[in-house]
Amino acid sequence: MGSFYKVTKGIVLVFRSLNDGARQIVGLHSIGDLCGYLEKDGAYNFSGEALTDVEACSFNRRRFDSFVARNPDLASALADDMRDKLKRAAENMAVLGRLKSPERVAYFLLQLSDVYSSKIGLSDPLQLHLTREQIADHLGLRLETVSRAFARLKEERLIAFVGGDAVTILDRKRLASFARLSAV
Amino acid sequence: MGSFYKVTKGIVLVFRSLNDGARQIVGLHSIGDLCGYLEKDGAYNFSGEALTDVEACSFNRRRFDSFVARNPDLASALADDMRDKLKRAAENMAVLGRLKSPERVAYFLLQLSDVYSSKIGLSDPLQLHLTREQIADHLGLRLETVSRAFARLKEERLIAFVGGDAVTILDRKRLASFARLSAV
DNA sequence: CGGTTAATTGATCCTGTTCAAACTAAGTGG
DNA sequence: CCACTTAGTTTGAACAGGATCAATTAACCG
Repeated sequence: MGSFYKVTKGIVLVFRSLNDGARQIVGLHSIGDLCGYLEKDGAYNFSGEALTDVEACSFNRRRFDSFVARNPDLASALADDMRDKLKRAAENMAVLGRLKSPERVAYFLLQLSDVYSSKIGLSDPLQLHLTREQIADHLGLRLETVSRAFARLKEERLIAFVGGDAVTILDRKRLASFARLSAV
Repeated sequence: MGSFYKVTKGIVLVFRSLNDGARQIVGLHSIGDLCGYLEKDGAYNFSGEALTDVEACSFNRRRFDSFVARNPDLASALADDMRDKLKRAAENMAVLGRLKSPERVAYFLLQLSDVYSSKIGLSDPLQLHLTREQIADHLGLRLETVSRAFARLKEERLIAFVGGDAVTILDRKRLASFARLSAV
């Protein structure tokens, strides 16, 4: 708890476990994202798992906080980042609470391509890096359902598979309207 | 967008609407909580609805931000608050993604009683203030399902109804383990 | 007391889960 | 180079939990 980390390379999957072992994936953290910064009460609230090779930079919390205190610009940048995270979190709530399985997967793909293109650059053949099970844990579904949802999106000509682990979004616009949430 | 608000009395329900009118309630804001502070890109991301009579205090965003910049203590208090909100948001994701209807309602009641006791003081007969539909929008369910879940919790002797709109938690501990999430 | 809104209860339907089997792709070792 | 594994994915069939539609009851208010 003395430190937190800033991802400098790769993708980290952040999740929360329930008592019985089921888990809910809470977010994908990539280059520039902080892991473990949002912790409180002396314990990490979430767990992380590297999806790809990951490099990260460790910060001493106390020293960082006091540095932030002396640098208002940094403080406001951090606040912006949190705003963004909170917005995403709320969006995800709507996804989990209101969307049907193919809509959730559509949303997930758009979100992932968004993360990739902003953090890593380019993403036409969109590399998933996640197994069906991890996607399922993210979307509050089972892996079989995710698989069927992919089949459905493919059948609708919204996406196409590229090799084993990658996907191309054929019609971004239609995919977005398929996932009934305006944003992304 | 020039201002945001701090609730000084009552309870505000914060939600996000989908394109088709369905809505996902994202949180309950009560005394001390800020509404509209976490906005970005020149537009409010969420809508609010007063559950009770509400009084709030309006702040000019720009002036407030510059005040925060000069008061590191305030900045860190705000950061703490956001941390907490983000934690709750992630928790809610797990609720929406993994819990069955009676578990969700159990969680909701614990969370509500938590908000009340910390913000308003006392909550034995826990006043709901929300209709079944609002609760349903919060938990990603339909009102009929919420009603049945309440019946179930009552039948299990975990809660009891008090008059029209209030509930007593009979066995807090058992209710918490019923909602399979450790926290609250 | 009638009239309105919210809550409950019931029956049916649909979506996603569960369990199980088959299939694929990528190793690994003979 | 080919059988044999192994992890992940797809597909199928039966089942369960919520959604949906509809009818009834309860609570509130003028």
